[in-house]
Amino acid sequence: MAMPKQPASNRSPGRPRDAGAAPALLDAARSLVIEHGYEAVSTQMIADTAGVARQTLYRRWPGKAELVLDAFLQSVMQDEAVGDQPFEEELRRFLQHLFRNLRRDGGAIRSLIASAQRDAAFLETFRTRFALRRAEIVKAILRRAVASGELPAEADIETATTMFHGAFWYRLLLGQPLDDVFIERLLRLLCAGLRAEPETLQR
Amino acid sequence: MAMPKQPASNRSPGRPRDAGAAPALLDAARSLVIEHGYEAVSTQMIADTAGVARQTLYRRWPGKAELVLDAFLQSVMQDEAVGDQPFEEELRRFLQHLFRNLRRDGGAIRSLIASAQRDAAFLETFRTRFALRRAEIVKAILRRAVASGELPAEADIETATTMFHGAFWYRLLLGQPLDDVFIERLLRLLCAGLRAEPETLQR
DNA sequence: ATATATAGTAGACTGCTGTACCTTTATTAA
DNA sequence: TTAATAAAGGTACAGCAGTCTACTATATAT
Repeated sequence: MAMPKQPASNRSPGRPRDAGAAPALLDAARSLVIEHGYEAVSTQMIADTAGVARQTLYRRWPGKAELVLDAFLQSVMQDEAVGDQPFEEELRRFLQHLFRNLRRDGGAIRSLIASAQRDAAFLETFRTRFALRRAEIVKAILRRAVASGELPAEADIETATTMFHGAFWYRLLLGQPLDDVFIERLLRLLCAGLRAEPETLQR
Repeated sequence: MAMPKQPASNRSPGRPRDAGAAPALLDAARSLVIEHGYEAVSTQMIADTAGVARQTLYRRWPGKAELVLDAFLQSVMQDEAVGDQPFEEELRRFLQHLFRNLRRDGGAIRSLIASAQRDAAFLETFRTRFALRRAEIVKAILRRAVASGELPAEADIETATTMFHGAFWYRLLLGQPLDDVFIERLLRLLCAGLRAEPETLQR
């Protein structure tokens, strides 16, 4: 179906993989899941749409969850830029961008989180390729705030990042709205805690 | 298998339900899931262990998730007592008790959260029968802290509760440890935010 | 050319959830 | 006693993910 006719000296023997299959599967998975939802899309549908046998999918990914994760990773990982605004504004922009993306991809993300609960190997993949990388963006914003003196040196960045992500995961997983009101209330409480943290525990 | 021989005037006609089937299914579901994990336990295994046909399970619950939720609801809902300690201590005890329970039930809870992502009807059940009731306990502790003057009247209880639960959901779902260190760091940051909240936004 | 190795397609297979159906059993109503 | 009703058990079914196998196609190595 493709033409991998490169002379290619140092390659293993055997028929080479069709270079078009993976992109076709990723595209098919992404658009089908966006249109019908993760549960309503079968691997057979994805393979048919990509014009490929189902086995070809399983030769490239361990399962449906890994394929769909790859299919959505790009679009979810594009708001990584850390600007030079005050950290609270940086966090606000992070959430605004994220929540806009989640209106389209939220259903897929929820299903991937669900898949990670039922498959330990996929949990590890999801954790390292998605969750930890997302968390790192927020940690970078907070570390920069500490370096610039916006936050005290003792600020607990690790826990703040967990609370930050946990808060909207919780609302996402319970089907509660992720809107601007929530952003402001979350930022207000979290930033108050981060700024006040050192002189705490006095009572 | 039982003997529901009550004369029972006002009852609908037809064979009465076996009163022992539901408890037997709940017991079987709970112990099997604790022993083997949610995914490894099939409805057939549960029914066999309960000494009942699989169809009898589906006559009482819409599906596996609802049954297992009922099977674990009791043990997870028993730390509701609100004492009269300072609110931070109340929250600490809440988390300590919860994390102890989660060492046994955490796998089941994770699978139930996962099921709720794939089944809108079960999400609603899980939300109202589990998540909102758990959240209400924490809200009650915080409301009491406001009433007693421990926290300012403007404290954002709703958002604090979301961050509180979100934080350990996040760690639970990512397979990260839920230990005493995490409890102290979570409480410190959250309580600092709640106490400092009113005079925030000054910068 | 020939052997070897691997990808591709197609279909069968297992075990799962949830549903449908059939027959038997226990109860109420007439 | 008989009819109606609904639960119980058991089997079959559809649709799914993931595995396996047989056969074909395409590359490298000799």
